[in-house]
Amino acid sequence: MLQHKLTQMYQILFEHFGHRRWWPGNSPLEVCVGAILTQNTSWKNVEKAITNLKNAGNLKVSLLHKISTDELATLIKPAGYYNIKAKRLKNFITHLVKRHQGSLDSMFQADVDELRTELLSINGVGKETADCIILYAANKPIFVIDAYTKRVLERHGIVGQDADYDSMQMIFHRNLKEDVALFNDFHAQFVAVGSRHCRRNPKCAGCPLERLGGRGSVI
DNA sequence: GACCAGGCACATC
DNA sequence: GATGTGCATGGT
Repeated sequence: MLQHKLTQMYQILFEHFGHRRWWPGNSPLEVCVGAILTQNTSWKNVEKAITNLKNAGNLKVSLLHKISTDELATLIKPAGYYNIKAKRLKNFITHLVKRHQGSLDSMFQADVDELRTELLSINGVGKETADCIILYAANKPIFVIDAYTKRVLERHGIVGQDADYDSMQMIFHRNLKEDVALFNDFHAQFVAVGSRHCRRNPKCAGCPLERLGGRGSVI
């Protein structure tokens, strides 16, 4: 039942938006940096911060390791929360250098569960950030739950308002085949529909998922 | 000028 | 264990 609904949901989104080819980052390191910078922040602001890092030639592990936290904070300013995020980026890079000689490939050798536990041990990396890194940088199968995903699930009556991260993630893991490409594109579709139709649009007008009987067609 | 955005850690009860 | 709060810029 749920399996059918999720499949139907994905098909509608796929037909509407096409393949999303996500995440919007050119390298695994850029995905990791973006995942931390986008915490509670719109992607447009993150893009500016990443552009600053690139222009300063700092989007490399060795340089991110060398740069001071204050300098880093200045470069990522447009992403907001720049002091806390500079510390979080530093925590991530320091961990990577100490444990894996700065090699993401080395860190990504671990299986999904080990990698997730390791990422969650880094101060500043929570569940969503860890899962983004696992799925979009390490290309391992884990479903990312974010604000958009939660909103869509809520509006389609699949979960209640108080649903937590783990329970929502379990819905996808139990009802979809474990497939990196599917998890990657499905979550990207949620972001596509969420950023275009959910934001400041509680009645979901014009949303391709109206066909499924979400709030837009119910209220 | 208020409100929101692809969270997270920490304090307090 | 649940709830509240600080972190901050840029777009609507």
